[in-house]
Amino acid sequence: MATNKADTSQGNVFHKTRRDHSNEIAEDYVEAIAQLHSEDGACRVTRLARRLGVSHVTANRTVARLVSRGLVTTSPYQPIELTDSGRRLARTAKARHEIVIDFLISIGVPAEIATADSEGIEHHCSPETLKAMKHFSNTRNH
Amino acid sequence: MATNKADTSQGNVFHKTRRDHSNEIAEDYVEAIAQLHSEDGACRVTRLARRLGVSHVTANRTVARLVSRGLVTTSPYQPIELTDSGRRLARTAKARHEIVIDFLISIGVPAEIATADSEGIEHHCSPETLKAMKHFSNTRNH
DNA sequence: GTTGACATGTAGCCATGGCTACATAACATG
DNA sequence: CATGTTATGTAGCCATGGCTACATGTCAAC
Repeated sequence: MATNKADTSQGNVFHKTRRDHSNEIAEDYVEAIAQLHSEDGACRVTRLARRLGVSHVTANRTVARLVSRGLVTTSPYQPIELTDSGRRLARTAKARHEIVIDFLISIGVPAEIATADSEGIEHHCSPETLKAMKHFSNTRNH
Repeated sequence: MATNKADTSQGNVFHKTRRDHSNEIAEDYVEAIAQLHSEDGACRVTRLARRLGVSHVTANRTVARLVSRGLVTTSPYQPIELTDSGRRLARTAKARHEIVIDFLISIGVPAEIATADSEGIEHHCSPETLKAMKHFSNTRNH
């Protein structure tokens, strides 16, 4: 198993990028679910699909995977509910998301673009990077 | 077709994240290929696979896709060559990559972590964000 | 209580990115 | 030049994230 030791020499860039792609998706989903919950009081699949820009089928199937990961619960024709664990994940994803947006804005990226870019960036920030970002926005924004 | 208009209202985050995942991979590959070329004078599949932390099979198949995108050329048992277009892509990817690393370092992220995070982040930075980063590192680093 | 609109679910397709296992080519080196 | 190691290639599997098309459930409003 795992003959996949990555090249550890100098140029060893890449491969963290590819790992955990599905976690990113999971985070996007729970974050969106939490959002819709607070906006609408409940999260319906169709609404979620629209929010995420995917078909309801995709949303449905992905949600099923979230169920098997213990992040949400569903029952047929009922709204999607977050589990405690899902709620926790949503909270941290949201927090991270906000740190990134605020940070980008504070270095001069237009708000709309900051919002867009943050989506992609947020999943790839280590705690250290987030810390640096937070610190920077704080000292800058006052 | 394309009933996939994403929710355009306030909360419309996500979905750019998911788009173009394969372009990220393509960029990682051409960047690595260019790297190996300048390190070793040629890029062999096995070396590439090790560098990217994937099996040689995966590397091989992905390279085949790059061929069909006109980014590289191959012939059996021969080193992988970049096309002009591939070289161009590698150059811009590398430039972007460096901007991000320098930037992260300049906001106080430890170099090693900056290198790791930059891999993931670089693919999600709009030109505006890159500009802001470049500007920031420049004014800061002197 | 039908009916029609909208929400949800199911079947089944595709491409991508990953893998193992096996087969073959290339190349040193004895 | 035989032989073994390493590099490549091929076959075929899996999971994920996308889709369309179709089927069914829900529910309001007539």
